[in-house]
Amino acid sequence: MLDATYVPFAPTRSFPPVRNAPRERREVHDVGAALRLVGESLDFQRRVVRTGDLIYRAGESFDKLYLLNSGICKLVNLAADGRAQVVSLKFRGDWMGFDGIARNAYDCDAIAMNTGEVWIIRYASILSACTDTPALLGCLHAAMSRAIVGDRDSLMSICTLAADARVADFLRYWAESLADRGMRYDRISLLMTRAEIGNYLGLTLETVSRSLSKLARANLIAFNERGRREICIPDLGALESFVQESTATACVLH
Amino acid sequence: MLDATYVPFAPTRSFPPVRNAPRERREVHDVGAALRLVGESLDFQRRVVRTGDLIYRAGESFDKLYLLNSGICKLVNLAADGRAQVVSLKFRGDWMGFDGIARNAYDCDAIAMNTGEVWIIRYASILSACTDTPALLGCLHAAMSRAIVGDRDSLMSICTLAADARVADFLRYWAESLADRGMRYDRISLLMTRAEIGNYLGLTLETVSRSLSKLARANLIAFNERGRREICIPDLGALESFVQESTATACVLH
DNA sequence: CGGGCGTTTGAATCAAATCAATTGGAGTGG
DNA sequence: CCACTCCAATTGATTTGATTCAAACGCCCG
Repeated sequence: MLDATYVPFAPTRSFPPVRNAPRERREVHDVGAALRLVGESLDFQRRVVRTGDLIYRAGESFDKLYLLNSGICKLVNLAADGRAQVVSLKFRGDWMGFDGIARNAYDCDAIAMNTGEVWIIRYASILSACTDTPALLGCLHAAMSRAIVGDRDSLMSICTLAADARVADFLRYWAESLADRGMRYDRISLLMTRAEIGNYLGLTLETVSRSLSKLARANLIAFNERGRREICIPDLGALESFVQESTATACVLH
Repeated sequence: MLDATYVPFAPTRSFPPVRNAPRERREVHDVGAALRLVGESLDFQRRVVRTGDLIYRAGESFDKLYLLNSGICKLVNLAADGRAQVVSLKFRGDWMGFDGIARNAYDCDAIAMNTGEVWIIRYASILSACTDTPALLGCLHAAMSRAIVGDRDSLMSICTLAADARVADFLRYWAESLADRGMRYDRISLLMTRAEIGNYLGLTLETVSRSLSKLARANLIAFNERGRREICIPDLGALESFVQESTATACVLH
């Protein structure tokens, strides 16, 4: 892990030492409004998906975008040698398929982790609708921008956090994603095996399991009766500050 | 490091075992054509930047995008506690500032690593020009899409590769970025300290140094006379296959 | 010429991976 | 209903790869 006092990045020219104050990271983005806008101004097809359903596949030729109306999906990148990695998680209001635009073919698999509904929208029809409804273009660009920022944030977590904090940050992210959409987040169902979580976080399944146990021992989370896939987060703020602190000092759980 | 035989991701429903064949990962994107299109259809301001110059800063209010006409830039993400991380590298033809669209404020710093020229384009004027020139919108979306795919690829490298391979993959990426733009790539100048490279790759500076030494010992790279910031890549293919192999078997350098 | 920084290299330490054994549910079939 | 299998998850022991600590070198620049 990179130590907190270790700030290797040294710009050739120096800037004022106190940069921007802790930025407000929470989304101020109204998911419902965006879905309403799309619903009113676009033609699309609805598809109900269930756990494990493939929404699109890497390599398939691109011509549609997918807007998740409910449920949770994962994007899985496949390397040439067959290794798979979960690279992104998508919640209600998130778009999928942007990765296909550049090369005219999707770059990863999109898989439902849940029962849910995706809206299937032809890219061409979005573009033409945007000329009439400029707000739609704004909505689309904002979604792409959020995808970029989100990917960078996970990169940053993975590069700078120790295992325990990484797992904690993953739970925080999941809970906040639910909270942003007005869903209850104190009691969440992970929908992923330890192996998948580890894969997403760059850890082994054993390390994920150990970290979860440690977090539970520290009362930052609690396991539900029946099934250790469901966890309770009694105090999201405490989880957040654990992540924050572990960037500053070594982890002192147990 | 995750072992290659370790494929933890297990979809609930199974798909055909042999997925897409090794996808063609090289860009098929004509940087020159895109720059020409923008140059002809948009008003913009040119700015010559030098090493260390700040192009935009996290938190600044968003209203411009930046198109890099020459030189190399880095995007640096700043956490609340002051830790900085290089999250992305930008080459000729790449856009910067997409991260600002969602929240109306940039999310990271953009800093020149080189003498170069950026084109400064008001976002509003891009949008209005897109109605007249649809190709421009396609170009913009393709650029955002490439940013998303690129970020995911680096996430994947960092999560699945051991230190030596990560450094090798970084050099491969740099060289290919130059090659895609028609620049010579057998002899590249890194423009970053070991500390910065490590920061970007989630490694310490010592580990980066050791990995570079190992790669040199294996003749996959060579240091130039005068200065260890300049390296030669005698055979880019060999470097690529080293990265490939190291995903499959343990690294057996020296 | 001397100071400061970036780099290299070695030795010791540590965190996470690996190896291994066990538990606990979910589902199946006798 | 219980025995059985199968797979996810937990936990412990050990190994290993990367970090940390430390020292020395080389280069640029004043």
